[in-house]
Amino acid sequence: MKKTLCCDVVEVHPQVVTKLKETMPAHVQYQTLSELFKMFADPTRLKILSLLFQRELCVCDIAEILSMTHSAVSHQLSVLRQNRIIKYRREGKNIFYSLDDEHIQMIYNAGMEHIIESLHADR
Amino acid sequence: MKKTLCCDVVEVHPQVVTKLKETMPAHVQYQTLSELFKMFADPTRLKILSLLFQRELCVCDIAEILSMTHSAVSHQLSVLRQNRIIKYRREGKNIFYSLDDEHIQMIYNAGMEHIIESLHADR
DNA sequence: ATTATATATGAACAATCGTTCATATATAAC
DNA sequence: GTTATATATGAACGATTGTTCATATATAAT
Repeated sequence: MKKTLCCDVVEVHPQVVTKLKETMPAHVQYQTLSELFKMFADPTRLKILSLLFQRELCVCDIAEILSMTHSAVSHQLSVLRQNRIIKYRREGKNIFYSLDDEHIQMIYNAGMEHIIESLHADR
Repeated sequence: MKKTLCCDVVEVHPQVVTKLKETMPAHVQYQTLSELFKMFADPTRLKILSLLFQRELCVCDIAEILSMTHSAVSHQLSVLRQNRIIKYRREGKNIFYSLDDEHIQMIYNAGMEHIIESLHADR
């Protein structure tokens, strides 16, 4: 059994290509998944998430801690909210943000483990 | 004990803000982590990774399966390679790509679980 | 009512990203 | 050597993204 599907059209193994093509999830699923990971692909949003892992916070707490404008923080929270990463509750003038579900921290941790291990491997 | 750091400067709890600021990892760590997640933030790269979970493959196999140009695939492989997501070995004319370490599939799976569970929650 | 505070949002901008096209390199076969 | 095949790479392009500025909404206090 050949290990490659190979590159010259004449020698392609059509059944292997076909099988891999057929067993692939639909494009929309990759699209959805990429949009989820996009939420983690920005240092500011990662900082916000890592704060929310510890406690619920309102916009201006986060702005103060990260030394950012309220507007910039609010925009990022809006993006995270629209992608169901975080949820919020209003309490008078304040709106408190917190994580929407526990998968978020799992994804974050899996990524963090990878970069920590990479650092060690570098030496 | 108040639940919020609050928003009016006069009422801020400086010690909580200071504590959260101090316990935060350095910016460069969030930068590195965001660059890792950026690799997963594109549907084409996710497709390529999901193929490499199953077997090592060369450029034109992937191009054939995904119905993409060799160039487009090669560029994405180059990005993944430079970010140590995948490795390669040459065998004659062909270059075979495979995953560099097992964390990659963990991150992918954690993300996939999230979107699958989200779908169920939608009903 | 008015004023102040907390947050949200729209528009504009520079920066980054993914793809395409054209070209270059590297191995294999002749 | 030449030719063919597999892959890589540089430049250019349009698309997307994150931030900033200005403005709007919503609640609370007066």
